Amino acid sequence: MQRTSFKESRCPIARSLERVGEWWSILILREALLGSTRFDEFHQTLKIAPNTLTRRLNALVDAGLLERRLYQEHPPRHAYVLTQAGRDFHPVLVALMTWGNRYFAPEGASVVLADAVTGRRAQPVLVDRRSGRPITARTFALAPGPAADRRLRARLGGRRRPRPASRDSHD
Amino acid sequence: MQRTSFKESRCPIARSLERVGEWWSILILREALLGSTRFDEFHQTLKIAPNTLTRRLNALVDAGLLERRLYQEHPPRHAYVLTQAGRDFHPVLVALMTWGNRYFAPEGASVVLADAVTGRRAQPVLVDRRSGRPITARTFALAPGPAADRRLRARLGGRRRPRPASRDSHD
DNA sequence: CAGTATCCTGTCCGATACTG
DNA sequence: CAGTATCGGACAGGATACTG
Repeated sequence: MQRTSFKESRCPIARSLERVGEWWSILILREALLGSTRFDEFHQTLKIAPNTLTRRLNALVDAGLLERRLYQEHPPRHAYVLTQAGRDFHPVLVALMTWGNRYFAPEGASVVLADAVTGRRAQPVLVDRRSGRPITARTFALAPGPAADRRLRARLGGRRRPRPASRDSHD
Repeated sequence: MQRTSFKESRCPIARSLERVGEWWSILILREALLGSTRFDEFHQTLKIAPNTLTRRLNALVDAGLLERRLYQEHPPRHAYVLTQAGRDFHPVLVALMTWGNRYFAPEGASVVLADAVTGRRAQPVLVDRRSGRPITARTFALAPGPAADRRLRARLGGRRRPRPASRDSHD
């Protein structure tokens, strides 16, 4: 996208994409969540070109997902540590991973999520915190929020329902 | 990315990105989940250039997320309907939306998720289906799966732990 | 209405070389 | 080790015009 028509979009999904819409951004976030903080760690594990890494790192800092922290003065050197917003990107990554494992890993999963204590493999599912009910396209629908404008309200209000799925999505 | 170095990546996240790594792909999927099936519906609601729409639609069909269904013979016209894989992209979209609403919507959320029956606003959280415990970067760690190769196994096995977060991510 | 055909621009990214 | 500088290629996406 020419990154103009979508800037300042009101859609929260588009807004997220404004920050992490590039491949490297997401992969860098993945590494950061795995514990990487140094330029060189990202460079090595991702095999990313250094100039590209600089650019993506700067973008992530600007977007407020990474924080540059000086750990040495001469010459100035920084570590890149996740902010709260960056850490909270975790569920998105897990959802993406789960989906990828399910549909695009014919030989089986190469990375999974395991209980840090028991080591048992997790099965991530999205549920409503309050009711505990699984969130599917059928049981929970998109609706206008407090900040929705008239146009959006109209679209989401009088909209066609998602066609009945034979079986709906979960986890 | 030049879309070459990542092709055939073994990382499930990278693999997902190979299919939906472009903005429009994700936004089209969002529309499809909202019920759109026709070229013109996507065209209008997304305000996307027609040639671009064609390209993205084809890519999504090739990736197995959308299915072209002929609904008229002369001239040939198709509807684009979600496959199971496409429908299962829903949790990713919800995670992305939740994250965007939380951090990038200063004026409040414009789109939220609501219980289809009661209309009550949902709070999506990722939990382990079996134990019901919330999935955070601390409680559940990435681990090598059955199809992991030696390199990956080494990385995930003897890896540094995520630095202790003051408060961890959830929902 | 549902696209296809052309042309063009922006920019993401890679390769490589260089520096304190 | 942690970057910066420069150059070039690929392609996503925009604008617009055209067709059955």
